[in-house]
Amino acid sequence: MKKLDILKKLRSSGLRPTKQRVEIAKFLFERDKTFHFTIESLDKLLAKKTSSKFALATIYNTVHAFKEAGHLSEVEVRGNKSYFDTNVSNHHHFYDSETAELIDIDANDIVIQKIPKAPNGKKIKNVEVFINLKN
Amino acid sequence: MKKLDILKKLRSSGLRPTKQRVEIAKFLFERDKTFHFTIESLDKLLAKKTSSKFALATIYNTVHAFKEAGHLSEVEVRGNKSYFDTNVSNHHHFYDSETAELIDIDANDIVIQKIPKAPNGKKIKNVEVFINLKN
DNA sequence: TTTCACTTTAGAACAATTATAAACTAGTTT
DNA sequence: AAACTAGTTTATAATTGTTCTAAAGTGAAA
Repeated sequence: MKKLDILKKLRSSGLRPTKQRVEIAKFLFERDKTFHFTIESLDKLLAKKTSSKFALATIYNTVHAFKEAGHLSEVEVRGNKSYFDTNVSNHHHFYDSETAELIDIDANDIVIQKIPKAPNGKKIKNVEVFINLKN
Repeated sequence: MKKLDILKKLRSSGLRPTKQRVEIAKFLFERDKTFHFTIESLDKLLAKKTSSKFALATIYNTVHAFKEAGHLSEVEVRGNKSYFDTNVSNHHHFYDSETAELIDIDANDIVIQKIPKAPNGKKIKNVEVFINLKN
């Protein structure tokens, strides 16, 4: 993803392309593969890779803004920290609790044959499959 | 589940059956249906139902001890709080984010036809299906 | 270039959880 | 049954992840 696309992405989401947002967006979205992170890990990685230093609150603000805009998704992971994912399409995850690492599973690689219907007046919003790994 | 069984359950897990543990265990396990809770909700419910007042730390200690012993399971729910479940068999969940409520899905009510194999040297520990509900 | 709503920032505040250390107690030993 | 001891409970402090606040800064429109 090129810088121009990033500016477009931000503007089309109603997000003013500030220096911080552009740098964080470049870091997150200029990748071939899906990227999984927590705020803490992102903070550390940004501190290493970029010259500028962002306030922690800015990282929280930005990640939430990107999530609201649909550019990031949040993943269910047991524990206290929130995990985010640059893959916003419908998909699933392996989770390796040894390394606290998430691995994407393409939606097509899991086929569910039978599923219960939603309770009283509710609808199914989405189905997440979470596969815990062990050694 | 009778009181004697509860004493047995505790002792066989290497947990001394203290007054607090017995009361909390009775509250959690003397039920027909599965019970889902957070530490906060359990604390409130115990405060109402039982005459005695437990220290919050005791509730944390006890719930963790029961979880370690395999009498409770912890459920993946996005957000800051931990959810626990008295159903420790292999099963799945609906989650209603409107009410922050979990509903059990029997393992037999979900059939997965196709599943990817675990990555490099890892094995699958378990598969959790999480169905988010909307109105 | 001025203006102004939106952003960033440092630090305070908050919420969930874990750690601490003193008081207490179940169960064993005497 | 009294004493002992290791495990437990308790109130409180500490820690961790996250959100709030209010002052200073900045894109972009006029």
